[in-house]
Amino acid sequence: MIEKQDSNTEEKIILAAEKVFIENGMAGARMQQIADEAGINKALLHYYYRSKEKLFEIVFKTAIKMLVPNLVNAYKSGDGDFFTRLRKFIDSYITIIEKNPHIPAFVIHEVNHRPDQLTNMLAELNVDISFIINDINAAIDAGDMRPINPYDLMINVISLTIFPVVARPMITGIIFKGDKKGYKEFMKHRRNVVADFIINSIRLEKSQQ
Amino acid sequence: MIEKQDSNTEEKIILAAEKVFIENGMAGARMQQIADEAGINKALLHYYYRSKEKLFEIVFKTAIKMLVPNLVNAYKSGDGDFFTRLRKFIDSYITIIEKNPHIPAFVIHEVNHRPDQLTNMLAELNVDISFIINDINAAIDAGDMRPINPYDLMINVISLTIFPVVARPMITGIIFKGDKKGYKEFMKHRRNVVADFIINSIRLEKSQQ
DNA sequence: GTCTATAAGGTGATAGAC
DNA sequence: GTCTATCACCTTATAGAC
Repeated sequence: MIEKQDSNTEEKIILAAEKVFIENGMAGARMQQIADEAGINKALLHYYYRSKEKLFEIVFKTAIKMLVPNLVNAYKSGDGDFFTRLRKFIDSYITIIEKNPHIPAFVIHEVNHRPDQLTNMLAELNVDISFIINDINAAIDAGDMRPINPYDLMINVISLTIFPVVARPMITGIIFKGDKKGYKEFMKHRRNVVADFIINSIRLEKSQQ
Repeated sequence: MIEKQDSNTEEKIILAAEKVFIENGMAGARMQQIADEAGINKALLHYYYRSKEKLFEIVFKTAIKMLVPNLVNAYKSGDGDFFTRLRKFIDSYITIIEKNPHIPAFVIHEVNHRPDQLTNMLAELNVDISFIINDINAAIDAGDMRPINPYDLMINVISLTIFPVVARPMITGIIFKGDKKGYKEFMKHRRNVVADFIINSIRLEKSQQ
């Protein structure tokens, strides 16, 4: 159960499915392409996972788990004062997103397409963000941060972190006129820029660093 | 050329195509569905627009034009000092995005799927953002704003504006546990929250309002 | 478990009547 | 211009040999 055979067929299929689904979405993905990617026959996909729909569900859940629990864990793992932890979180989460840059767009697209089905799946994950909310409220109560709705702060942080990665081709096209290197250079500096931008907005001067 | 007959077939097709493509993406859209939506026959789609691909291109360009020039115009139309105009811009742009909430996700999905083809299309639009960049630099030079890379500020504003709309079902599912009303209430307050968040981050105290 | 062959239904596109 | 009928191809899924 714990050991992983690398040329295990089930595993190969899942890896191939992740690649193909995340690149093309459910509607654009082809079972043949997944089979080719896995180096096996199309019939084997159905032997192991019965239908395209079942395979998609597995990939979708994996994608969600890469986004959400990582977010919570990246936050919880930090130590130091609130702003130190926030800065650490932003850095960790940008790293995670940049390693899997297509996952947010994939999830957004699928979940917009069948919101009722997938929104329920998300709700059932029952992600516990109370730790983050309480932490924000504590920093406000301690007078370190100006009052702000914790949900707003959370969503601002996530927006500033994920959106520029999701919108990479648009930013490259519109702002950098197609220059991919320009975008890349730009993103290198974002980690600190995002953290500074947020902290400048919310920190109260009481205990200047 | 200027007059518009409302039950003009060409127009009906385009409106139907916009709805179907933006909802389902290129790969998920069906010509039959577009025909049904337009209340006409499938063959007529090909009579007027030859292929699915041609129809998609038209819809995609319309979508881009709804996002980008609106952004520039919303910015240019404001008056008053920099922060007044910024606040006005954020309000206008959120209004535009909320009226067409599926367009950003549609564009992001398609452009991620065939980045080379569509990134070039974006670059060819040759959107002129120099006005915005210069305006930001002027505010920094005047000492009203702390120094920040104008591109960073632009992308931060756009991220905070668009992302929460694009990620509506995710936010509803994960943060509001499926409660759609919770999301809606939340978004009502975002306009001022976003503007305050940004302005708190960048404004220098020199000329307190 | 893995393959080939094929079924069953869908999809974009066209031909041709009106 | 608009329709029905149909083609040619593609896609998921299964049957059955090995």
